[in-house]
Amino acid sequence: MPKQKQLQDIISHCKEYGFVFQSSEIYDGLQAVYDYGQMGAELKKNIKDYWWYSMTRLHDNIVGIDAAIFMHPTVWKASGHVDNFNDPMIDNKDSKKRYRVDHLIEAHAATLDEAAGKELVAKMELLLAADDFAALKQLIEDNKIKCAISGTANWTDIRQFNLMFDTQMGSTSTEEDDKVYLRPETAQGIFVNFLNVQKTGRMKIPFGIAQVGKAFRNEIVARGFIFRMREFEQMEMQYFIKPGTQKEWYEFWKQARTNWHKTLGIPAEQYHFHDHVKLAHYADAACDIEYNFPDWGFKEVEGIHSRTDFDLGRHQEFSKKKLTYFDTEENKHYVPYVIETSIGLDRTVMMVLSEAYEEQDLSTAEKQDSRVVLRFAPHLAPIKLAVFPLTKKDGLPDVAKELMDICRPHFKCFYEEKDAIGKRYRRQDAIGTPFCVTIDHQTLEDRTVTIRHRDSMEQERIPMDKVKDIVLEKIKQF
RNA sequence: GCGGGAGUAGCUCAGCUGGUAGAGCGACAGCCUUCCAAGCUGUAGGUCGCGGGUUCGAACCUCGUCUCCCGCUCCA
Repeated sequence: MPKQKQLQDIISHCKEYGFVFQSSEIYDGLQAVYDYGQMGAELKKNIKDYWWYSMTRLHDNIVGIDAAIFMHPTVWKASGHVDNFNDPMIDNKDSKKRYRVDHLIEAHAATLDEAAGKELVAKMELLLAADDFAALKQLIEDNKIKCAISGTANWTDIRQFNLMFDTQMGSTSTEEDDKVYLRPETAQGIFVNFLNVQKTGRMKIPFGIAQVGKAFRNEIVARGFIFRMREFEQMEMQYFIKPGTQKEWYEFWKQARTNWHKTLGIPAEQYHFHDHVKLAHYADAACDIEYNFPDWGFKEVEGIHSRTDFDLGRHQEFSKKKLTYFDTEENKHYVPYVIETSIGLDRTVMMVLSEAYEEQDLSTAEKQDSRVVLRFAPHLAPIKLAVFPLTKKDGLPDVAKELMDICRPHFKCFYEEKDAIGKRYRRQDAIGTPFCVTIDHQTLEDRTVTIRHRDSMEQERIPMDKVKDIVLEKIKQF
């Protein structure tokens, strides 16, 4: 019987076997920043490649791009990130409730008579424009504005939370105008290149643009291992469609993404769909694909959004460049609608790790025994094949190395001759290697080897010449 | 951000009323050669998260700080 999974055990395992380390650990780490180790990097890359090929190879009408992390500052005005994430906030210390300062003051102004209310709002707007937070707090205190929940006026200082990291472009510059942001999402890199790709790729609607890349969010509270990091990687695909067809395409991608998730080797009951009732400003439909994480329950891994023409429309407005498509069937120009699929790569890594992790009790009447095994889908496993000579004598290592030479160019292999064979198997279980091949004395006679399967722990004897093709067949993605 | 818990070897942890660190597993080298871990011999690895204070003396008391986990909050 597998033991109940605990997040803490999985995190320890990730550290112990080189999947995930805390960033800058020797300096006490950096909050909510993590590094992938030798195993984690392979796992992550396998997931990334699998997504990329699922999008760009299996769909003739989806192409991939790789946009820069830095973008023109106006991009973030057009996207709404600057306006929506720069509001000064204030917390009530008693109720712990956080308010947007402008909302708090406006709500209070509404309770005053008209002239006084207008005067208060006017004062507030002057101070907001000047970013004078101390005076704003004074204004709140002078007006004896209270928290609706606690009824007290016990406020923290006003703070400005900015989701976006910024830096200066140009080494000597300190001008506000030269501020550039580290992108908080990858989607905008696709939208601003919409026309470039459509024209140069001669793309016809409907078509998609896929991208994998880093994004950065200066979260106020970032926690939860690699689930919510300040620097993270997204895999996004924006699908450009004819206005009016968004319902069908939304359903299509919902289904397509669900099917993709099933091929990760995760059972359907571990997933939930969560349809958004309250929609973001750009969306006319949205849902999350949620995975049942240990300890946490269902949490979002992927979002599918029907974004209408909001993004292209805004970029058209801000850039004053036409971002329309000429539809030869309809014989007219229009701004395409967009269906977005956006999946967190790090969250997917965590999901795959969580699902794969299993502590098994293998005890028999005679002896206690257990193992930790990562039951990765073979195409995602960091190492596909381990090759073991049963002993390091009698020329067995030479034959094993011969097999290594045959397999090495095709998939990631691992060779080991140290320790008892059982111990070597268990070490591979712990990093999720699906196949182990052992060269024994019979191999010297008839060129057969045993292949041992990770999940069943069963072995079969096969010709050594077939190992490569058997493993290739099992790790085939499509 | 608030509240709670925690940080000692790669991992899990012990360490009494303060007397300058231990175990198990793991790792490494060798023996054994055996198809499912814990057999034998040996080795390495810790200024006890970091910094200050109290003390003759701090892993232990105290203050600060960093990091992680849980709950709330937040979450395009």
